[in-house]
Amino acid sequence: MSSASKALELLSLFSEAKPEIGLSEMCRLAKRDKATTYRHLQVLEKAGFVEQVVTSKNYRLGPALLQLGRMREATVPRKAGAETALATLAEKTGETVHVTVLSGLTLFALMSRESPKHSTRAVIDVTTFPLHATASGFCAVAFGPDELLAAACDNFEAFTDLTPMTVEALETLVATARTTGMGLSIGRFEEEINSLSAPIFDQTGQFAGAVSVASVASRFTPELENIIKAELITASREITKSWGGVIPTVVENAWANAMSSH
Amino acid sequence: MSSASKALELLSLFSEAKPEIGLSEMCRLAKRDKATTYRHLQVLEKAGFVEQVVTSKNYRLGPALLQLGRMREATVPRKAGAETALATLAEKTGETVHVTVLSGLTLFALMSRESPKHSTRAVIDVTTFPLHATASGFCAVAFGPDELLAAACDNFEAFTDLTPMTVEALETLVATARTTGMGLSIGRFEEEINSLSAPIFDQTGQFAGAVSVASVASRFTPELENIIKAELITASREITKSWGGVIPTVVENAWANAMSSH
DNA sequence: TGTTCTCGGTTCATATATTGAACCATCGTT
DNA sequence: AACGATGGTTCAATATATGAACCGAGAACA
Repeated sequence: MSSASKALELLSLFSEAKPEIGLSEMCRLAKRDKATTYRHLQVLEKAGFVEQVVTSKNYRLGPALLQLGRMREATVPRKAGAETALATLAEKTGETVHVTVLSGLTLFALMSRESPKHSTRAVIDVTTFPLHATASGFCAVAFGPDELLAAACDNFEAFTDLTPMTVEALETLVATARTTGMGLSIGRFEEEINSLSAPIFDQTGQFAGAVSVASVASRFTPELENIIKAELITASREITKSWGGVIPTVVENAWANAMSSH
Repeated sequence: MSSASKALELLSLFSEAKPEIGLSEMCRLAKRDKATTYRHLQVLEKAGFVEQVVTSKNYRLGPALLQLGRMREATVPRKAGAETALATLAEKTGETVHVTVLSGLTLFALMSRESPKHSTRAVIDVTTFPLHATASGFCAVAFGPDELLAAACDNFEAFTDLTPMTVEALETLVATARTTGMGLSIGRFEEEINSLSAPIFDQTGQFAGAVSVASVASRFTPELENIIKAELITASREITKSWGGVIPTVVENAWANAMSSH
């Protein structure tokens, strides 16, 4: 392992719970020599990646990270971060896939991709996704800010016979999303279209959007469903990483339970 | 120089103007061997500090920076505390404004804001500010730890004809900063750009950074200078307060003298 | 008071990881 | 088909990283 990697690894020892670390403790955490760790910290400090608190001699993350983080945000649009993940998702599932982003109380379409595998396929031609009728929407209400439930109930438009029309019906679907870590819509927005959706999180730690697969009902076998679920998890992990977020442990656990039961 | 430093240096080659850099170009910019540069990029990529655009093979800043940047701000919430003050400063002066933070012996850019009032304006695209050539730097040497003078003298790079090139020249500018409570740079870092800068202090009572206004020389009338000075004092007070610090009485007195003489 | 922790930081001989010239494969131009 | 870019790889030479031992300072303790 290169020494540069070892130096950079030290940065991942910091967390919200442990924002300051002393030299000795860092040696223990990194399981490395004191002299080596010290030199690595010197390098990181010179680059502004860590700084030493004058009073306690402890180290904490440095100001250069703020600068670089802002630049990443300014130069790499979210769309770019979702592109490859979405491509492989479409490839692996053979279905139409899309990514939505939450802005305020609205779920917007960010991008979509149709798999050329089947001649009959779902077509995404909406720009905003109703919170009460789509898999993405269930995800948003399940993992997003609390206000979204009320926002979803503000407009119970009936898209199909299966569109939930009451708070209770919606809450059941949202509860399922919470326990499985995924939104599931069985013909609730369009007849004969089933969708599965996994949440995406960004650097604020909040729900930021969802990645979804839409399949025609006749193809939606348990086998395909399992493939989609597995690929959705991969895609969500990848996009979340690119957006600077972390999958909350509750979601990770929900996924683990949902996947192990098959 | 350690190899880790060399790897980290590559990150500072990215800018808003140049968000994507290919391998060969990066070698040229960093003046380093291709093999070495390649390996450094591999290390940075593995750590998520850069990522490679699949299509163009170019490299750009990676998602790990978002997480680390957020964590730094969560730990040391400087940016949030400076935001409103900086906005009103830009508004009131109509010029480009920025805040720098001192970390170790280096002055880092924390954030900047361009006023849309004028079409010609200063643009902040540096990540670290030279101590010997900028208004912020004069403030740092004047009000920061004593080691900064030596650090400033370590690298007398000449940015313009007016950049101070001797300890004596620098000390004169620093002395002025001490008596007025503000750093002043008249074309010392960029031709035709004048800057004024006021120090910021944090909860340890130490110099923590500076808030600055950069104006194009042709607009820099005595009237504007007075407006800038007054607004800088307000901004410095506000940010210092937000960072948990107090303006030292020597600085308060210097400000009082400087302002009353007009 | 002296003993004994632990802490941050430093030293130097040893050994290991870094380096870069030369190389390859691929692409778009001429 | 020859050229000049590009990104990526190899391997001997050597510059660089390493860690056991060490230092001085401060805190806890008896």
